Amino acid sequence: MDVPLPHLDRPFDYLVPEALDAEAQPGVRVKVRFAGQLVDGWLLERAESSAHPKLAYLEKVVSPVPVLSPEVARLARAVADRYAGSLADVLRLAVPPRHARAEKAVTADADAPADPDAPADADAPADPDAPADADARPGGRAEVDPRGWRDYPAGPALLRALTDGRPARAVWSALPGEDWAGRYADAVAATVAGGRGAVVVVADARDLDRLDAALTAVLGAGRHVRLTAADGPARRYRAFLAARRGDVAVVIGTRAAMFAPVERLGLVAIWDDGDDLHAEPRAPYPHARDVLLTRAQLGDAAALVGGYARSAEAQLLVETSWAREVVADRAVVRARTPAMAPTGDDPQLARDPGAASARLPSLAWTSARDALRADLPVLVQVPRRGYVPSVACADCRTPARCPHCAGPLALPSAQGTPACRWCGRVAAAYACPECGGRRLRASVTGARRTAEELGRAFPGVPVRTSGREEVLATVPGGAGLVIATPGAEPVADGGYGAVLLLDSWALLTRADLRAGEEALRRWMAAAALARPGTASGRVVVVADGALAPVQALLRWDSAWFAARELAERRELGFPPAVRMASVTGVAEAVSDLLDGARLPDGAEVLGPVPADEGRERMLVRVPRSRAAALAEALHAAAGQRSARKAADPVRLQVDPLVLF
DNA sequence: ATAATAACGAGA
DNA sequence: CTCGTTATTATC
Repeated sequence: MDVPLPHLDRPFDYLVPEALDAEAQPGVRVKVRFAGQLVDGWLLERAESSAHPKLAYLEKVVSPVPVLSPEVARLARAVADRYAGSLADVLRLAVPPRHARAEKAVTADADAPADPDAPADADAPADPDAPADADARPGGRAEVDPRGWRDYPAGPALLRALTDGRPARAVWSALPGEDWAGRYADAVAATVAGGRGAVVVVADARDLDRLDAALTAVLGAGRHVRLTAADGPARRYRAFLAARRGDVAVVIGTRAAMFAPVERLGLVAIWDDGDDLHAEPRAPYPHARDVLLTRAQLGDAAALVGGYARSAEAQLLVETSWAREVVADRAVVRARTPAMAPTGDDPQLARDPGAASARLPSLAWTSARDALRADLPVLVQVPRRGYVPSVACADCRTPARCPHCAGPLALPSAQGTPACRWCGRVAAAYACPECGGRRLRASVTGARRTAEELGRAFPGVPVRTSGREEVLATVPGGAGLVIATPGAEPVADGGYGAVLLLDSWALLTRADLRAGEEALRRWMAAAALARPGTASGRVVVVADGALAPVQALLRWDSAWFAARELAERRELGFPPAVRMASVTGVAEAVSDLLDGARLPDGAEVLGPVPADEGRERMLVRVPRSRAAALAEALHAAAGQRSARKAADPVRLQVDPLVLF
């Protein structure tokens, strides 16, 4: 039943009229009369009998296409249970809205007997060079080139397992400069060679384009579809149908693809699982990593969780032996890692006048200058506005620094006393060293401003920016400056001669449990684009080299950092070491729900903390062993409330991304 | 939303 | 104890 009310989150029985008998197959959309009105629903299964005494008839079969596959139906139920949500909510995410025209096109395509193997995506050009279909069909024996994975001792074995159809589970730490899309294409090809299908999820459109190109290169055109909300309803539905009908065995996409129906699923993969775009913002807020891993577990499929940086969640998979790590030997890591150096934020000390005018630390400035002289591009990563801003003199705009350690000052509130973000000392009687001003204002130098300043510091060098408004996918290999916000760094032809990570404290000091992990993830993503090896690329991070995330970057060892991070979360009792759920709403509603919930033994209730719009938020924490019981209890309590039509809505989130 | 069902209270 | 009215609850 396509109603989100938690107390109606169960199947209902209906009679099937004679006329609909043929079309009424499991997985089709239907309309039924429910409580006097017509509602949408899903036909989950046909049964001979019902315990219910008086049944109504099915009103209508919306479309005879069984869009909900049994595998996805089972997955959706499991995801709803994990996230204390309703099946209907998950199915809304799992099956894209019907697009009648697209459905007609795909169905007609298939009914044309002349060309039954035509790719369903009519926009994909026919490729005469594509490998013969027989090569990669079920039972085919296409050879997969394992050479791309040879830098990782466990890599070739992983590919063999995929081809043999064994449910291998891997947490992969990519080397700097790695062509991750190529490696994912290898893994998909290995799976397809074994006669099974794959689902790959990436965070954004740029990563998707890259993976798309890599897959086309390895598999040929028309062997996979992309499934992403950004492609529009018609294309999305067409891709969905192509997968559902088994026209293609491989689906790639953004998180919209995590539920993609694939026959004989052999591999689920996610790239850069730490990116918060993988978290679905609609109820019940499932995370692509979790959905895919649940899928692997339920369907005996292999799982690949990869990134330059490792998330605490991925570390947990390794430490619980759910997955094996696929990493390069330290010697290989050392050989591939570009030269990295931390530097203090000391523009005043720079002797070069150019560095001072660009407000760059001298090491950053000389690294950029050297790369440009060698006719190589330079990447400058600057945090986006909106992060906890820095503080500058309100009169002359000189950044306010701690008189003791030169760390950045921050204002805890508009009227508060400035304090150092590094050493924590309060700078009560702050006076600007430049002009003596005593008033401070919050500021982060944005990408545009940085671009202007760098352009002046390096006259005659082309400057490009990549950020929110316009994201560049690639830049040419010659001398040039590229200013990018985190996540928008273009790939440079041949790699960058220098990568400068500026204003790093803005990333590190975010009031977020994951600040360190997130900073490392973004730095590694940028550093990975430098020319590999100590001889060519140079990465300069403007941060205290003693900080753990900086150490992890310098050594290219995010596994070490993730283990540390996970140990700390165990100590503090934070996810993923424990299961946490948040209950958000107006105060009475939150306490009403929690009062009615039969929480499992050992559940800890924390809060309340104020949330936006006058609502408040409570957190419930249980050991991971009680996770299922917690979700069930909260869902049941929400059901009681909706059954008695409680007015104020309450939002349930299991493992919410943002905890504070 | 609406129909069934339970609960309740007044009058026989 | 029955009938008529009102609150409650399930909704095939």
